[in-house]
This record gives sequence, C-alpha cells and structure tokens, in this order.
Amino acid sequence: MKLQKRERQARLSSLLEENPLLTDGDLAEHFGVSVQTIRLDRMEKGIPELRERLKDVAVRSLDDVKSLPIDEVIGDIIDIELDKRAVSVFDVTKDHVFQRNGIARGHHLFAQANSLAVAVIDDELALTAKSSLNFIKPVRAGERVVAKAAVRPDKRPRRSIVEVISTVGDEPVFTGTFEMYRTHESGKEGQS
Amino acid sequence: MKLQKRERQARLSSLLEENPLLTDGDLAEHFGVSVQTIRLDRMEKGIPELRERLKDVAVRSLDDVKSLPIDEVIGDIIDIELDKRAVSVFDVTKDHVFQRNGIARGHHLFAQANSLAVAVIDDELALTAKSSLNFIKPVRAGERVVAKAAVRPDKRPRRSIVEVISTVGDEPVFTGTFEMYRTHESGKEGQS
DNA sequence: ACCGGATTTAGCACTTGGTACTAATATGAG
DNA sequence: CTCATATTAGTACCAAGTGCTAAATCCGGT
Repeated sequence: MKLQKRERQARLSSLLEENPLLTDGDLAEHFGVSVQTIRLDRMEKGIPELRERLKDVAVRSLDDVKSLPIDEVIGDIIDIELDKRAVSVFDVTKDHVFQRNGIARGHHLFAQANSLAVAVIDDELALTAKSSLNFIKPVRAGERVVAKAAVRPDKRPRRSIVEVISTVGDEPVFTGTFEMYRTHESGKEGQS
Repeated sequence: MKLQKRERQARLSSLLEENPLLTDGDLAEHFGVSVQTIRLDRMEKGIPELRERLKDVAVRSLDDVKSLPIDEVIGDIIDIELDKRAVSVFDVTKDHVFQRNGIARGHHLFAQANSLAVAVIDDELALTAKSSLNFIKPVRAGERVVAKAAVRPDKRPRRSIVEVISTVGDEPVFTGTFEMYRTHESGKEGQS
C-alpha cells in the first residue's frame, strides 16, 4: 500500500494549502485514518501544526496590510513639478483587465490620472470636484500607460484645472480634465 | 488609580489592534502588571484570546483572497434591469480613504459608478467611451454609497448613455454621465 | 505458511496560551 | 479606619498540539 500513503500525503498538502485551518482531527476524519497517522504525515512532509499555519497566514496578511497603502498613488510618479506638470507610468497586468476580453477596466486608467492630478497639486489637501474623461482606445494587459498631467489655473479661487493625457507607446488612449479643489488648512468644513 | 486602569485598557486595545499577536504574557510584561490583570482587562473589553485573534485575521485574509477578484464589479449590485437601470451599494472603509483626511479617494466612487454602468449594459462587451463626473460632497469611511444607474439610448448606433447618481443617506455625493460603447446593437430595445 | 519491514494505531507525559473560578492581598478615597 | 475597587495568586481544565514508546496490522517475498 505504498500508494495509499503517498497519495494521502499529497492530498493532505494541497488540502492544507487551500484551507490551512483544519485540525489534525478534521484531517483524520476526512481521510478515515487516525490522528497519529496524520501527525506522522505532517512530520514527513514538514507541515507545521495548525497554530503555526494560522500565525503564518495572519502575519503575512498583516504585512500585506502595511504594504497595501499603495492605494495612495496608482502608478509610479517619475517626474513632477508641483502646480505645473507631472508624469506617471502604470503597468497594466491581468489583474486590471476584464477577464472576458482582456481590456483594462476604465477605473484603473481613471485612478492613475486622478492620482496624478491630486499629486501634482501643491497643497495639503486636493480633492477632485469634477472631471470629464475620454477613453480613446482600449488598453490591454502587458501595456505600459504613461500619463502626463498639466496644471492650468482657474479664475475661481482654490480651483485648478489639470489636463491629463495617457498614452501607450505614442498613441493616446485616454484623456481627462480634472477640476481640482484645494484647501490650505486641515479645514474639515470649508467645502461642503 | 482609576485612571491607571482605563488608560491601560485603552492602550491595550489599540496595541492589540495594530499587533494582534501579543500573548497575555507579553502584554503583562509590557504594562508591568500580572497576567491575570491583563486577562481581566481583556474580559472587560471583550477582547478575545490570542488564538481567536489570529484566526480572525487569518480567516479575513483568506476570505479577502477569495473575494478580491471582485475587481470585476466594485460594490454589490442589488437590483438590475438590463439596459434600463441598476442599483449598487458600496461600503466605504478606511482602506478607501486618504489617510490624511479620511475622505474617500475619487477613483473608488468612479469605480463603483463605472462598474455599474458596464454591468447595466446588456451586451457581451461594453466599454466606457467618455464620461463626465461631478464629485459633489466628500464621502468618509463608514458611509454607505448607493449608486443608481439609468440607461438612456443614444442616436448613434452602438452607443448608450448611462446616468449614475450616488448618494449617502439622501444626499447626492457624486454624479456621472457615461457614454458607453457596445459591440452589438441594443437588440432588446426593439420597442413594440 | 512464516518472517520482517513498513505502516498504522494507541497511550502517556508534557507544552502553550489560554478559560473559569475562587481566594487572598493591595491600594486608595471617603 | 474601612470598604470597595483593583490586582495578584492559585487551582482545575481545555484544545491542539510535540515527543516518545510500544503494540498491532498489513503486505510482499521466499
């Protein structure tokens, strides 16, 4: 019955991989063997006990949480001159496209452009008030989108217009006009 | 020494919030009190034991992994009538806001509205061609945004206009007009 | 049919990080 | 001083293990 054992251990590995919260008891029941057998299997495969597995998962996720605030800026800003212009690049991966057709979802292009518009404004706090977008050409996974922002002052106080043009290669794929609102102080009220 | 206790419990809560892997022993040492005191504090604050905390973190992160590919739709669609109208809700959490001021980043509101616009179009493939947005009022963590989309036909073939209004409570916080491009003629709308 | 190695199961002592409960001992404010 | 609150101590117990020893079972080969 050499196969039984190997087979069981293989299944055990993959089972725990997708569901690390199973106790030895659960596993024993699942395979119809004794708890001790499961323990031996884990030993041989070098699989740690439930608590260790949980801790691993938890630690990894906590680390992730700390590195997640990528959210602050979408795309890498590679050049910036506050209140004037800025450039960012954003590599489109399969995570950003529709599964069905491989075309990048609009909100990612928007996010890159909007992030850039926020970043280029030289103020403690810049908010988007209005914007108008043009999705010119579909972008696909693997392509690199370069967004260029140019700031234009507005007649109204505390307002600026940011024009963003995103290109892949030389072709424009997206343009956006962002009307930005800025505040000087941490005024929570101010703008309603 | 009423303050000592309250103060300690408050610190304990926030300490565990940012680092859930501390044992009662660690905490006792950190505060210079006995393990039992820590236990009492946890009881009073209703903070579960280490293993429970770990499991929570782990489960949440595992769930996240499974629910992350929501990427396809931002927000939960709770009502939809293809090519006519649709409603989705999106709960804003601290993950969606600027750390600095707690205001939701524009691209999340856009993503919800744009997702909804794509979903409401009854076609194999719908793409956003243009859009015009209005960020009316800042949204904060903890608020629930309800987006309502209404489809309007366009004179041009293969085009539809989707109007989205997002509200928190009764107040509008965002509006968007999306000009959608579809690969097939809007067959259903033959009109009788 | 019998032997022997591999496999499986069992049992016991011990470990962590707790819960639940009781009892003793500060500590400090009125 | 006294009494309530806060803190500490100690016990029994639990889950989910490790580590170890020993017994039982299986299974193939000669």
